[in-house]
Amino acid sequence: MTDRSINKNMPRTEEQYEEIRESRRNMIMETALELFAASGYHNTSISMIAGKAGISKGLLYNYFEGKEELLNAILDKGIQELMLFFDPNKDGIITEDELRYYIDELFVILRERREYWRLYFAIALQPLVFEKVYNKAADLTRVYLGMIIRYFREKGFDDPETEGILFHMLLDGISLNYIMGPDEFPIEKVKNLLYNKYLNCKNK
Amino acid sequence: MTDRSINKNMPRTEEQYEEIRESRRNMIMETALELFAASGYHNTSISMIAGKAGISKGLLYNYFEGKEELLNAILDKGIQELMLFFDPNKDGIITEDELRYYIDELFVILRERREYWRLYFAIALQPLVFEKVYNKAADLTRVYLGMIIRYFREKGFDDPETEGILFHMLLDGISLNYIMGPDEFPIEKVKNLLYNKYLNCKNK
Amino acid sequence: MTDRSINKNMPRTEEQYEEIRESRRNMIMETALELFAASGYHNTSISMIAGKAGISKGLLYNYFEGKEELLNAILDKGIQELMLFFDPNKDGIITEDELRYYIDELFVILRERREYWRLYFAIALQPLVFEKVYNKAADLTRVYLGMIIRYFREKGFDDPETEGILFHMLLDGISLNYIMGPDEFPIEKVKNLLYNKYLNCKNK
Amino acid sequence: MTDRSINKNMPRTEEQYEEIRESRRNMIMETALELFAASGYHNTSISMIAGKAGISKGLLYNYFEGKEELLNAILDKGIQELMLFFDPNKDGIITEDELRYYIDELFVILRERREYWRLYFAIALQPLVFEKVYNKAADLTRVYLGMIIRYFREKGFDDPETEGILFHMLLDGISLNYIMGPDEFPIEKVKNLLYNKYLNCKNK
DNA sequence: CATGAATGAGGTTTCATTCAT
DNA sequence: AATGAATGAAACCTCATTCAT
Repeated sequence: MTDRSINKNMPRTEEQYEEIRESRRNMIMETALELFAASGYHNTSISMIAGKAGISKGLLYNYFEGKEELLNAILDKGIQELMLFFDPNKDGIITEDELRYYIDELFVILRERREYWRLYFAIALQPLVFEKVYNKAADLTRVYLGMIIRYFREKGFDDPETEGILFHMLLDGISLNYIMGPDEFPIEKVKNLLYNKYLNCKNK
Repeated sequence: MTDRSINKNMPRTEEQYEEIRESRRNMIMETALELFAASGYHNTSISMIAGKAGISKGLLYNYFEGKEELLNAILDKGIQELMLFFDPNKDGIITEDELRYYIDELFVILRERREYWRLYFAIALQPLVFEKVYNKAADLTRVYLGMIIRYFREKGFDDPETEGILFHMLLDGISLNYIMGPDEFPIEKVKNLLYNKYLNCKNK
Repeated sequence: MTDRSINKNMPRTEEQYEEIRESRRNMIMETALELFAASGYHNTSISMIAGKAGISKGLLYNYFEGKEELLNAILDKGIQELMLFFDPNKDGIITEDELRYYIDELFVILRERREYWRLYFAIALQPLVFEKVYNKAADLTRVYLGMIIRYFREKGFDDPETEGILFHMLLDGISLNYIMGPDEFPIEKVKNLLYNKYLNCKNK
Repeated sequence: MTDRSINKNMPRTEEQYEEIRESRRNMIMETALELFAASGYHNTSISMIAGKAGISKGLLYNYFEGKEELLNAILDKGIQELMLFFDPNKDGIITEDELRYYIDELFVILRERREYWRLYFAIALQPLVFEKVYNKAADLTRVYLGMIIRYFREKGFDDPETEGILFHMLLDGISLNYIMGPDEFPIEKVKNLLYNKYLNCKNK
């Protein structure tokens, strides 16, 4: 920046390189996610990704060790973004307001990252390969399920554990249908019914 | 079989040939399903399938036009089996008993054909390629959803349509978790909670 | 560039630059030799060399035109070092003492530059590519062989030419085994046997 | 052959397939050996091998798991051929006649399989990679060295162990020079000197 | 002088599919 | 009906080298 701005023949600074790398990396990941989601992981070739990203195949390998690592990076990033959203105050307790907020945000996330989540489901169902990422999500699920069960217990539900599991599965099913289903998904109606069933409720 | 023991060159009847073809076809499909479910569609080669089925690659192409047709046949068959099970008397109406039976049978099916359904979900989430099969399943879903909604309407639920959709999604979520999840899935508890929520209910 | 001469940027003298270049060049060559010897020429990438040498890939190309030239430089340097050692007084005659000295030094060289010689042998056996270097070594061999033969002739051996060739080949074989072989090579015993066979001898 | 000659639409018999595979495999190995020896292992691509062999790249992988396995197969075969030649009567003892025979045969082998042995030396000097084959050769060397030492001991040499090692190294050196060197190698002279030094000898 | 992002040609490998037998 | 050798297109990946900065 200082001396370097005077002499153009200096190499880039570390920060400049870091910046280039970071933005390129993100660009590649976004491009790959679009293609993975549009055509599936196995049907998307490195050539396609590089082509759509406007870079050479070789460069892609400068940023990711291989196709699988690229996918892992994409999935990790999605999980991390999701983690930021859960239980923001990190007290491990979910209140009624927080649950409403959570339900609202779930639909926001699903809408905004629909492609990501379609990919995630598709990958998660591929056997054998992506246990690492799957385990990460499983960790997240466990924590979140614990909080949900606690919520149901304090709300006085008869069998808070099963109820929590059922609630969790319901959200899975909603997510799945929202992601795969037609565009005329009745978001508002579903949301209201969730409110009625699990919020403001004087017990079950 | 018997005739053949007398004169080796006794030609098989048309039906015998047809029978042999049919059973061999099924055998190939079962073998392929196992491998697809164990390793994923793209990671399973025709060689592997033929090898495990004990036949040559060439012969496999005598039974299926290609890998994709083989997959389609597997998925079609699964859907057809499922169709046989839904609303057996074809009156389009579901009673409380039938719903209980349906819930019970759902778990039986999931358990017995777990691999098939994992494959089905994984494939269904692969974009672009398998719209045909997906549409078939969608037809099934529509019919079944109509019956569910009618059931909820007659049970006096406030918003039977949304309730039906939610119920459908819940079953999807349960199926998904049952298929993917650990073996200690609390089947009985979930079943009971479903009974309590949707059967014997004095309205919502 | 010139402005830099005013303050702390006092330019280095030509000689200083040359010195820096020379030492850096040597450093790169040593680094490359280690890696070539450890992993083979083809399995060692420019990236690896630059990385281990602590410089950028680009800079390496400032010192060497390419990978092959780098290798040639390494081999040339080794040959040159070797030339310095042979027949230091350049009288073309080898005495008994000089031969003893030569045998001793051979083992010293092999020990100290074992990696270089392993590389050299490996490269020399790669056909087609490195004839230039091979020819250089061949020159050296010819001169040295002439001196050996003369030595054997003066010692009164029956067939000094063949005996010289055999002696040369024996040293090749010893070198090869020393370089490739296990660490428990019986240096002293071999040396003594060489002494007995070719020194102090009352003819054959 | 029998019934099959009548009906042309029968698949080949197992023996026919085995025959095809065996000859193809050998043909590929010979082709690859020529190219490896002519251009070096790393400079020879699968494409080149397949092209020269007149087959598709894919077929080559039907016969060898990869380039390295192809090389291993070539080296193994060479070692095996060599093993057949050593100590044919397997009594573990080498007589004077056998040693003469051995020296003679060594040159025959070197002449006939010169390319193979050049490749073998080049490979053996490649670090890290081909230890398996190298170890096989080491086994062979150990056995053979033991027999040589025993021979020298019975001939009354002073230090039969070192003498044996030296003899072994001499043969290595001769082989190396014969393989790499010019075509005017003085085979007969070298052979005679070997005879004089190590055969018919009344002690050292 | 110095950097490392970027290229692109070329390498190895896979596998659905065909076909002579 | 049955075989498996053979194909070839396309995949993934590597890396020597260039070049804007």
